[in-house]
Amino acid sequence: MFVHLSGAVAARAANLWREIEARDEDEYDDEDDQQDQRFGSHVGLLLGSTTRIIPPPDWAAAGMGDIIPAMFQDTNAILDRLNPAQLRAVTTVDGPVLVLAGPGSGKTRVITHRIAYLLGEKHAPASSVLAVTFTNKAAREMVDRVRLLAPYQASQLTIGTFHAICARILRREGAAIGIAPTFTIADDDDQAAVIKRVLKELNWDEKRNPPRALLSRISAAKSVLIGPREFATSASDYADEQVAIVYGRYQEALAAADLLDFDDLLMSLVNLLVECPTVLERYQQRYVHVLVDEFQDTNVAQYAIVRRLGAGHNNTCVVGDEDQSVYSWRHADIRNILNFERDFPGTRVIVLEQNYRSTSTILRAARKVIAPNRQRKEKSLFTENEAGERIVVFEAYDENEEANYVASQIERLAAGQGLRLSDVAVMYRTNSQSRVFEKLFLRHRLPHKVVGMRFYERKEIRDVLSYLRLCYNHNDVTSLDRVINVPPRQIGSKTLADLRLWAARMGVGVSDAIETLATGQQTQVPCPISARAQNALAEFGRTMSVLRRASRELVVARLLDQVLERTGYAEFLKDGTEEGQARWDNVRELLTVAEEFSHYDPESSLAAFLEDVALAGDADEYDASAEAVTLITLHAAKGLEFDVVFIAGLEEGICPHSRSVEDERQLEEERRLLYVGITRARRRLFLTYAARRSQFGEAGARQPSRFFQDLPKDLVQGTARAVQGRGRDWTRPSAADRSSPTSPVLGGSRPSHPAPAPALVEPTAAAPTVFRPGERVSHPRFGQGVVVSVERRGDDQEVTVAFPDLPIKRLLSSLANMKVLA
DNA sequence: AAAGCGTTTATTTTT
DNA sequence: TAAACGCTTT
Repeated sequence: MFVHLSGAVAARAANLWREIEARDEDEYDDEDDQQDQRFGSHVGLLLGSTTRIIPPPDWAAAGMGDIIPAMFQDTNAILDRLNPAQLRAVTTVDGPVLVLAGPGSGKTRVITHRIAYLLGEKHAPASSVLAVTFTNKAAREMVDRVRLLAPYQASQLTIGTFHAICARILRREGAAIGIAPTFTIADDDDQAAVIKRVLKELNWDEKRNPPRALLSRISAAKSVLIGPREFATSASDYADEQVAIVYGRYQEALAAADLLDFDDLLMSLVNLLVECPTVLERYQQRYVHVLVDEFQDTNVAQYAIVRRLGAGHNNTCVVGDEDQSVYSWRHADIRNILNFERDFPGTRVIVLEQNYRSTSTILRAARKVIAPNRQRKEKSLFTENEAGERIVVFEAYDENEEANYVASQIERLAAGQGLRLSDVAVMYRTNSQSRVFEKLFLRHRLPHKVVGMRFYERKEIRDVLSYLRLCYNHNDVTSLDRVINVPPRQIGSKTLADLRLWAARMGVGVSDAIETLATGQQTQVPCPISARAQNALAEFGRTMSVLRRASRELVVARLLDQVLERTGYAEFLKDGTEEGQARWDNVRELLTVAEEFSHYDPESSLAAFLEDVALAGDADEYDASAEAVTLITLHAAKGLEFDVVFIAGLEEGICPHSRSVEDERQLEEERRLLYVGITRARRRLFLTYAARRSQFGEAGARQPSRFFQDLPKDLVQGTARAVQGRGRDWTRPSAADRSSPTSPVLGGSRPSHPAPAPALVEPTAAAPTVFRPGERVSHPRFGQGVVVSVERRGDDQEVTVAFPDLPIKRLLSSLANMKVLA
């Protein structure tokens, strides 16, 4: 997520910083600070970037209250413009509360206003509030918005992701249960590397014991707080016994390397709270008010944390929507929502049912799509918004035509000028679908950005970070393995094997063994490594020891310089190829991240940097300000909203995904995924699918998604057969589908190539607001204007409007959201 | 030790 | 298609 600091957030932070620096620091007297002393050391914002941009105690000293206009501190502003349900959710602060928040119902608003209410009206010390989110982005947004409402105290809040909060507490208190304070966090790749090492040691075949499958079993166990020992005792069949063996070894390997994986962060915190009552008590006392966002996505371990921390004062408020639970494959457990009322006696349940986001057409469609799910609480979502346009369903000949159609539609809508590209998103089930959109958007010269190419998963970034991790935690053998021969240093697998053997014989870590070689110490155990390889290792060891020393003296950015220089990595990357250049550019970007990190808080440690980077997600990447179409998976789109949404690839096997069609529960999740996608749209929704699609290089016929059956026809426009057939079972191919692509249902012969997409021909009666020349209108962005002329565009209107001091605008009635003024 | 070549496999991925 | 992996050759 750190990258994202380089965007708008960074700019804003930099401004605040400058303003703060410009002020005197003599008004220091704050009571929050005293509060904090009382509660022991400061946790602060666990937000990574924001935390360190503004060191907590300085906020008050800096007189931030003067910077923010006084009106925001008014309690009225906090409770103003909330509907009755929202108001109850904000002001019910004694006792447990379960908020069921439908899409677009003002959930974030409720949470931020609740916090502001606690601080401003109930005079709760900020340090007594704990707010947990799932993404850094959500946490950051929360801080930003609370800051507007309660500028003084915002910095004293504990707001962060589950994992960030756990990591922070464990780093400080973990020693009590044997966790080194210098632990580093193992990501997916590290996990795989450790498992593979374990398999190798056991002499097990990777083919018969796929590391991914093993990891998934282990992760599932950790998610429900089953440790390796317990797993072994309860293993009931042979497969489980196998897993148990690997699980045990895996944990040992992690522990030896002072590594915690993501699941460990959660499970270890629970262990800590269970085994150390004094620690538990301290945190329970501190956190009087606990809030949890996206509660439907919590797993058992996270729920245990919430239960325990919240047990002190019993003011736990959770917000969620089981219809938007799309991470069960990551062990999120919807039952947490159901169990909440049971586990927190006296829970008040508040349902937010009014949708402020979408047209009633879109909301109706969404309700119909989600309705067949059995695992849900019945809700009655409603909206006072207008009906808006019908939903467009489009059948493309293949994935190229699909992307071409989407591009053309976006161009058409953008030409109407009411629509900015940043208000458009194209969503799909799998990341691989993005490729064809990128290709065609490039051809159309349509600006776009793909959310999800994970910056921190790139080889070069991981390599460089591994060097940093190795500086901080020299037991981190995963990182050592990664970089010991990158760039090539003549250290191959044989040398490494000998090195491990030798280290084991001496009873020391691999890094220590290298150190021994580097300093030329004599050893009791003879070294089985060739002189040449010994030299190579010694050289590497000396480099690392220099860097390790540097890591204690330099800020992260300067340390990075040293790493790139002294390891030869910079030179290694700059090999003259285009790819090398691209990789180097990525490293430069990481350097920029580090620069910002060091600049905003020179005191911040390498540990903090590594933690931020390890816990950084990449939905964070999403930058709403760029003038470009967003390409994004349905999963990553959760929590976002756009004026216009295209959901592509709605075919059997893709959505629902082929791996999900066997299982009823998984099918329900696919349905929720589509529901999430639909409810992202504010004004217009396009659903597309392809009759043929190439996947894995193989072309094949496709059937429209079964979910089309649940889409009421009167909400849809378009000729696509998915919405023409009556009660047809799409899961079974019809005679027509099996025939050639020129079958009549497809509307006669279709060119196989970039066909001009059939426009939205159906003139329908459902017209949006009708404008007439001479009328005075108001536009949300341009203000008041006068209609010059009007032209029909299918069932839409292109309205030419003159606004004072602005060039004449041509706007599409359906998009511009203009109102006629009396 | 490193480069080259055929084989295999293919969701989603808040952290 | 493409990337990741393991085996073979240089």
